[in-house]
Amino acid sequence: MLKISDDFAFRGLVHQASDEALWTLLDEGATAAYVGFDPTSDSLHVGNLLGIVTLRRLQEAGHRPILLAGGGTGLIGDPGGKADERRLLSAEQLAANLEGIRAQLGGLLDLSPAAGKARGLLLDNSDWLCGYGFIDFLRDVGKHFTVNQMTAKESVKSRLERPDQGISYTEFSYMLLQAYDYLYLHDTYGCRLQLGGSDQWGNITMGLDLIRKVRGAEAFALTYPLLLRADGTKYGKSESGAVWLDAAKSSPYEMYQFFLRAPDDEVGRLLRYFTFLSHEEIEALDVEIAERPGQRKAQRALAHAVCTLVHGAAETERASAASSALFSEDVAKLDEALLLEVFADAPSSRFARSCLDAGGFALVDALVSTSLVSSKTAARTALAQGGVYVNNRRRADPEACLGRDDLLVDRYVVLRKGRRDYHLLQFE
RNA sequence: GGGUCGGUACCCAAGUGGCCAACGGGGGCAGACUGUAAAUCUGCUGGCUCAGCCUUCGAAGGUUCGAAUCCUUCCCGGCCCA
Repeated sequence: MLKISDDFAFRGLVHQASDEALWTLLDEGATAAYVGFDPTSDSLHVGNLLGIVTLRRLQEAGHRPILLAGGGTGLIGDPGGKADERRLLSAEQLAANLEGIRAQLGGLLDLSPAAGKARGLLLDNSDWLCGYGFIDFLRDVGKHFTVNQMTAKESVKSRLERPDQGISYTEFSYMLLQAYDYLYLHDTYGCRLQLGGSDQWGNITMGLDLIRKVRGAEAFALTYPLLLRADGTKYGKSESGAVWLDAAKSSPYEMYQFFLRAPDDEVGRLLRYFTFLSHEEIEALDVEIAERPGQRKAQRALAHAVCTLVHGAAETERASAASSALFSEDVAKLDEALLLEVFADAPSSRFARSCLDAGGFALVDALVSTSLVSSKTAARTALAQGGVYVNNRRRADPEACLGRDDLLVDRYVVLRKGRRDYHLLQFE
């Protein structure tokens, strides 16, 4: 049986680990491990996926995975994050978000009682943070940390050094709350490992310190490399925003496409992080990408694996079929059944047939109402630059209109902006 | 509380009475080249009833023929002092 330590090493999941003894615990013992996230929406997104998939690896080895929603800390804001002030989530909103997340988490981690000790949990730290008195908290937790060590943390230091901004006391306190979370989970669930992106290292080690000081017990920290995009923002955002795990927010097709477009020099890393393919399979794909990059077998395997994990095999097949039809076949030649099949997962919308009468449906308006572009000005720009295609044929006239002549099988129009954004218009 | 410096478009950052919808860089979008990749090159990047018009330079007022630029008050941040 593959040891966790070897598997994690192979997958490059280890950025920093607090102590070598962690590996003995993971390889031979059983513990609980947790990852925190912000419950700001009723769905998780690709950015949350790495932590969850990593938890699943642990669960498969018999450990208990805990996903911790920062319902309490989310009101505070991690100083390492961006500048915008976080808004307060209402209790109802938070509850609704957690419900949505719990539903989708079921497919990723085993949350059923049948899993026994390794049963996955979804918890919310507002349960224990919101009722905690300020004075009590200062005595119980604040007492154990010096401002000196707190200001030495990278997340705080960078804010302190910025000439144009400071850090509020509230945000400064964030790390104490996170440290307390860890202590609470340690006491309540015997949790001895906190996982996170490498930017969480400082926060996680605060928890270790607290547990050692207060309980005299040893707990561990493990960070994985932070996935970043070219612009330095966190991974998991497509041009149109986050790629959600909820099929209603991001279709399986979108997710499939997102991973299919992984750059060559990243795809190996992503396969290791996100899939459960064997080491041999992954190494074979490394060879493929090195020798026949144009085939993009690794990207296909990645998209297929992640999409299946999140949406299941059937949806993945549709997404994959839609992708190949859209990008390799002549859309105008597809019959109705295939056309609908292809667009089942791709964005589409309906319009009244009468839109096409009297001069037709201005392309500019069509682009805006399908959200392919954000404004008429942007639509005109796209048109003028040759970035708009009707049924895969370029239309460069800013005044162009859709008419009955453009209909495929008498009711559809495939509108495309740029290389890869498609939208199906249905007229009835 | 006092002094001082600052708040410009997605981000960074010029501009300090008209030539400013606002230099430059990043990011983003489109095009060419490709493999729905990367790199590179080119164009675009407030909105609209688009050769013109409208709304933007922390907020609200004011001065002026005319303000992002000057004045007043307020809000927010840095630094120094109490």
